[in-house]
Amino acid sequence: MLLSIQEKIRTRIRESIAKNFDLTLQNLVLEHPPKVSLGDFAAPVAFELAKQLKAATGAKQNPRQLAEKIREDVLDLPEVERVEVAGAGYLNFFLKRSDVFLRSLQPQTEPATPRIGGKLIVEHTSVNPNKAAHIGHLRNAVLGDTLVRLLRACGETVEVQNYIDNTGVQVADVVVGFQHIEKKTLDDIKAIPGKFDDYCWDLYSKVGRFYEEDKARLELRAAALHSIEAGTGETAEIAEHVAMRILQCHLDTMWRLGISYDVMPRESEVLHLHFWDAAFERLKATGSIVLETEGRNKGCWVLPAEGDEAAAGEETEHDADKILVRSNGTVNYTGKDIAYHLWKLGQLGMDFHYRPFFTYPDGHQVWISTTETPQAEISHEAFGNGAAYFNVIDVGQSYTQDFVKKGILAVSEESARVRVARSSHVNYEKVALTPASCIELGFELSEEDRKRTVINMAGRKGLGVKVDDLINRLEAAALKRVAEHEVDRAQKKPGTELTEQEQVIASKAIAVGALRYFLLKFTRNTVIAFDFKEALAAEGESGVFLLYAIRRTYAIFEEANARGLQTDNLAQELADNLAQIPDYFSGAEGDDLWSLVNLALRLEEVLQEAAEILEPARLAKYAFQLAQQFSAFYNTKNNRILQQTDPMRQKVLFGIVKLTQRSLESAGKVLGIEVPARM
RNA sequence: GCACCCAUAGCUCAGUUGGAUAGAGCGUUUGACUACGAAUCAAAAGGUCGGAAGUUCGAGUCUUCCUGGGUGCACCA
Repeated sequence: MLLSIQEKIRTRIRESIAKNFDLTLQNLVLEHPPKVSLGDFAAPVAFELAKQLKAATGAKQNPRQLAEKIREDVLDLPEVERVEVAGAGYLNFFLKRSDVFLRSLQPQTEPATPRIGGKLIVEHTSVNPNKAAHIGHLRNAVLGDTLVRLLRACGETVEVQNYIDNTGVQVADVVVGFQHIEKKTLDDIKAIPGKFDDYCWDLYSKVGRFYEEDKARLELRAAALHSIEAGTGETAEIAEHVAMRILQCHLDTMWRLGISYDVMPRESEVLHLHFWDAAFERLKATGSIVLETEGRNKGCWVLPAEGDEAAAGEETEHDADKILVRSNGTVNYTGKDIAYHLWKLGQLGMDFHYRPFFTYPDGHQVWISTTETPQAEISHEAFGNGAAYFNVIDVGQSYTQDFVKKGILAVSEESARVRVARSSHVNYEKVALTPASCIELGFELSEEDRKRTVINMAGRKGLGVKVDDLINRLEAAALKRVAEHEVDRAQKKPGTELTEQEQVIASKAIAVGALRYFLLKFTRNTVIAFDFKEALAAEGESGVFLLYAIRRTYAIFEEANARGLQTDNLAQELADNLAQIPDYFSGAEGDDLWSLVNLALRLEEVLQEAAEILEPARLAKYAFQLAQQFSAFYNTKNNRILQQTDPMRQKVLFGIVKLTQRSLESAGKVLGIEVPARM
């Protein structure tokens, strides 16, 4: 609702400037003043206008006078109470608080209108299916999943893809471990009980040492890789079993955090369904790639780097061109990724076959690619052919991703270029470990490492924090706290305490909230130095605080209900007494109340902004700020709702809590944070 | 060598297309529980925004240079 008011104000200002000064301003900034006592919106437009006028006429202008002039044209907006010129020339808008408050209390029905439109494809997680997922993988998944929720909250249609590299080196290494270290057959492997991803986590680090002891053993990897790519023989069968079983482990782990997928294209199908061959022909036909006839890349097909002509012929340590096809004729990762992305944007003219892979507890089904044509028609939605893609991949891949985008752009039809243009690589920094965390994990650190502030995780060494382990620890900590609380509850309000099973469910929600918020509060380009103490913290800027605030809004209505107070018809009751409401929003106390309402109503704006810059942290910070402001409200003596003596003021306060609750809950939902039954 | 990212309070981080007095959390100090549950709140101390120059009415934010960290640049994926 604030958004539409802002739009009206902008339009009025533009009209005024056009009328009075015959100018159009590109960017019309409308910001929130530091305090509500300075207004709800501030336009620093007069400063910019003065600059433009000076440039046009040469005459120096006083911003305050210009602001006064514009002010006269924006006074009569229905939602605006008054407009003031402040400071050196700010135009400050004050809303009609009680009107806006009442209108906001009405149930919101209109869905958000998508800004991009069409089907957007978000790819995230894409973990190598060869060992348990660690906290770094989780940052990817949580960022991606939150982005999906964010775009959907903004009215977009989103398809979630999880790309499975089931034919790569990482899977091959684990297969080598099974076959050559443990001497296991496929049946032996199938019989391994317990958590298979944990088993492979340990095995994978053994393989790393196995190669180090004797470099000649690397040939075992090459041989395994070859069989896996060909897709025949026991080695390939083991690889298939390992990859799909680990994939299921990953899906289970991610589901614990509310993360799910729609479709999982596999690298094996990109190869066997000849996606690359089609892409290759297109790249050659458009002259986008060249076959090197001499130099270090002799015999390779390369995608030339930009502005490379000057350096052509010079042999440097690093060649800027990107190889897509090796001199032995095989395609590498970048090439396969170009083919995959052409499919994503509906530019390949081919499709995978699909089979259902897994049905989530909520009934949602995730599909996986397959080479075989299904015997019977299995109906599923059409996958791929998106209007844009967003790839959540760590920043280390920026260089390759640039080439992928360049490749697709080169062969896309003119009409499809806009799809490529608005697509992007959503990059983020890694999760590293603090030296203290490494020690806690039982790893010996060298002198050098001890001095570093962060230490990179290393799957090959088995150095990392496994997601399931971390969730388990968080759940245990939360359960302990909840159980203590319920003992207290049983004494104070007998008969209302949670059962043991309910306590477990509540703890799970708390753990998920804590973990997701921890990963989302950092902006994407910040390296997270993972620290157990910080991640397990249930105080301060944490998901627990956020949940606690929402829980408090619930408690207020529950208690009101228990005392027989009606709160279901607030909007109508307040509307009937409209004349009295302005009193409650005036004065210093009224400013405080209004600033909470004002902040709660900004959710819509924050959602849009976060989606625009693809930055979930923006929303996380907002949610925390709102929770914090609500807590301050809650702890103010005069605001103790159930003790109010003035029934109208009580209704106003209930309304404020309702609005805050609505925004906090919505923000929480987008962040993937569910409210537990009790804390 | 080339490219990209980062540098803000003791620590970990925000800082809205350049805007009003640079904000949080943790830590430190001092207070507040006799039921809208303190996983909380109130308050204090703590900053030449890495350095220098520039653009601007206005710079933590933009430009250039410098210093100090991190990452990428494989016929790996």
